[in-house]
Amino acid sequence: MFSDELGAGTHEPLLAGLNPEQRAAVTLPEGHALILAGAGSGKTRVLTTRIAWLLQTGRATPGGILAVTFTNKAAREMLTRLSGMLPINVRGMWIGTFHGLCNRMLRAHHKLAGLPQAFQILDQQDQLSAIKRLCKQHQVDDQRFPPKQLQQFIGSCKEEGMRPRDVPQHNPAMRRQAEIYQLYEEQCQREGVADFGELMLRSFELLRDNDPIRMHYQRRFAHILVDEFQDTNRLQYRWLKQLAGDEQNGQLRTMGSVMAVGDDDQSIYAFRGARVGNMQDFVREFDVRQTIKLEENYRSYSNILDCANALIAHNARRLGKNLRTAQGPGEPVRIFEAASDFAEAQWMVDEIRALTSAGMARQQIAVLYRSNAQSRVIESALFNAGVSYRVYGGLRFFERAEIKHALAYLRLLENVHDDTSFVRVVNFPPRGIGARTLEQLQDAARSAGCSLHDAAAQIKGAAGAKLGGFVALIEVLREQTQGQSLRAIIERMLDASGLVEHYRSDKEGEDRIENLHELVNAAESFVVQEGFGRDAVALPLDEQRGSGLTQSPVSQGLDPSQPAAGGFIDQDTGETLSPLVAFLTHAALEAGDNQAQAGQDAVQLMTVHASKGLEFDAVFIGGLEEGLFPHDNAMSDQAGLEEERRLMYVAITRARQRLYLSHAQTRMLHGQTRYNVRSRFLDELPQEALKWLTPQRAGAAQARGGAGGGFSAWSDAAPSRFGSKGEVFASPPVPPQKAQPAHGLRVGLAVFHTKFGEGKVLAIEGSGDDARAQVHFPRHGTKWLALAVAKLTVVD
DNA sequence: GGGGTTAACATTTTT
DNA sequence: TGTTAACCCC
Repeated sequence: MFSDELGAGTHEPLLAGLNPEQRAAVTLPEGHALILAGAGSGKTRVLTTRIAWLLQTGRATPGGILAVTFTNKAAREMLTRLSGMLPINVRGMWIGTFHGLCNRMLRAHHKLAGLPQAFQILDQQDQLSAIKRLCKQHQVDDQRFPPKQLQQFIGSCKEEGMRPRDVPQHNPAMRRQAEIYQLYEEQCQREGVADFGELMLRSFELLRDNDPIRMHYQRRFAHILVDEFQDTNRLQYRWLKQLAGDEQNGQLRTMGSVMAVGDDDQSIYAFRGARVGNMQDFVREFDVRQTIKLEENYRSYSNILDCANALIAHNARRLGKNLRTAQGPGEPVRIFEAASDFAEAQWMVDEIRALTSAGMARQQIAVLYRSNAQSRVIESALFNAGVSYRVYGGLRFFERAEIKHALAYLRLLENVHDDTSFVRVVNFPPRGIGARTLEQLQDAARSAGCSLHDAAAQIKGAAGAKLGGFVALIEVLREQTQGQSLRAIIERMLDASGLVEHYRSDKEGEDRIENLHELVNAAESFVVQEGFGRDAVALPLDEQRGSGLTQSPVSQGLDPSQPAAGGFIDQDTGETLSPLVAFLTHAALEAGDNQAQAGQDAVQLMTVHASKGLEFDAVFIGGLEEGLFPHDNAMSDQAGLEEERRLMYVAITRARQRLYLSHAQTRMLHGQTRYNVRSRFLDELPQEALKWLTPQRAGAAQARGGAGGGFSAWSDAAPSRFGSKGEVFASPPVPPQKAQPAHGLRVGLAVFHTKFGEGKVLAIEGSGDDARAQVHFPRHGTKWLALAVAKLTVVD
């Protein structure tokens, strides 16, 4: 099909427009390579062009490539661009998310992996409720072991590749947690479900423990490409190693080439297991000879890049990289100090209005913040000003309660032993099956060692009758929907379950009913798009031909020219997933769009984390205050602080033309007024690139050190509303100094206490008689002191 | 079983 | 301060 393209020079258009580094990365010879791709350096372009180039020049076949990303969005983007570059069918190619590809592998080898082919996937919510159910059943003390914590524990065990028996059992608490982990695993196994971590771990173990399978994939994937490598966790890295080759005498012997693309300066997911160290390990263990830095930035003016470069230079242990641009300096980066969070938001609104009236599109303007709580003030300021906006994050389509209920019914149709789903809908809509009945049922199920569904018959009396009714409902529905289309199944289910009926009587049920109908649409379009080569798609027959259905995976893998086998086909029996199971898998693996579509022409509000990978003409970053950004919880150690700085780096590099930074002297937090010092990050930026919109006072560094001085001008007054912008702040050459709080303390000051000795002020809350200060005393630890009572003197 | 009340908690989040 | 989940009573 694309053999025509192989003629000399025909790949030129592919490489046209690439800079030398990009071109070098795209055309690297065989061997492992690390591509350090700075923000805005055309990373995705390089990645996809590399794949296209490998295919076009005959260096690889579609089936011989594995490309892995973190998000469905990134995977989709790659597929779209790739099919735009080459006339190939990307369907069936192994391009997807880590979890999507693991899922595919597990479906294909489910017997060896010890799973039913139609296993269901638990998302976070499902996992938590499964754990809660388990804790109840085994009388786990939920004070000592809160379900959330157990979920976290199990998750991180799996990320580290640990099964219950591998958990170090130093103390009784650890032993107990390992026990619960073990019980949880047994429960999942019994119910035929797998959580996200399990997909990854099970797939890893499948490769590790089955030589033929591992070798099959090692031979098959001559080229492995990894996106956002800096965000891989330990298990994902080990999984990649299994696919790449075997270790012999501590030496990794690989068959194909691994290209890792990432940016250590943009690693912001340590809190969920991301390990920047994987980059260094990769270079060492894979003996990487080729490292290419993409430092040319096509996004931002140089003032913005100068800020980014200067800031990130404060981090130690970097691989080292400096962004550059051919563009001019552009506008200076503006910094604004507001009296309050309220005033900060108002300033943003005023600036946003100025930008839009100068012709900038609203959707090209983003307001970024460190924590979600910050959005509230900004939202109300925008709302009052009549500026349309859109907040990212929040509930996704498949996470909505009504959708989850509907999915639970569908899951039960597929597998009546799915107790998570059973519990979810056995009494929803209400059928008079209460907590007592459920408890009885769970006891019966446990002593009989069977599922809730099977135990239902054992319950006597009225409760038993009601349970019987539910079981019968599912049974009847199952028979009725046998062989039906996905659409028909869902419509039938919505009707028979009473879900729609239930919401009809609910005053807020209208939206929910609409969503339930939307579920039918989602299923429809899933069926239509089925076969896009992702997730659990049952491939049509013509795609199955030549995929080695009748061959063992080993022999099949010997021929690299074969097209990718649809991974949802049982490698032994050739059985494919039913559309229903495929759809349920799709729903779990891809929770759907993140935001309701509120008008296109809207300012974008999101956390810095959510902004990664995006770009905007104008970017506002608010709340640049010590304690908020960098966040208190992250400042205890160097690593935490450095991650905060990377986060700031990500935020800065989102901006194309204009960047606005702001902080507030006063901020409402948890219903109390906090006085915050401006973020150290602001003092790490190059002055030449900045324009302070408000007079600059002693920086955070001085304040923290307790040195020098001047008065800090706090506003204890109620936040004031500013009529037109700049009225209050732009003109006066002297800062508008308000009365200083009577206690005269500031965050960072050294103080002396008659009993605790010398200490340092960490935070101040409240005012007047209620004022309290958090002070750290080297000998007595950190204490909150009521300033009206405690006698503190400022130490020079 | 539902509705109201109260207590606890409040970084970041994809799959 | 605002939300959420647990809890208690009818």
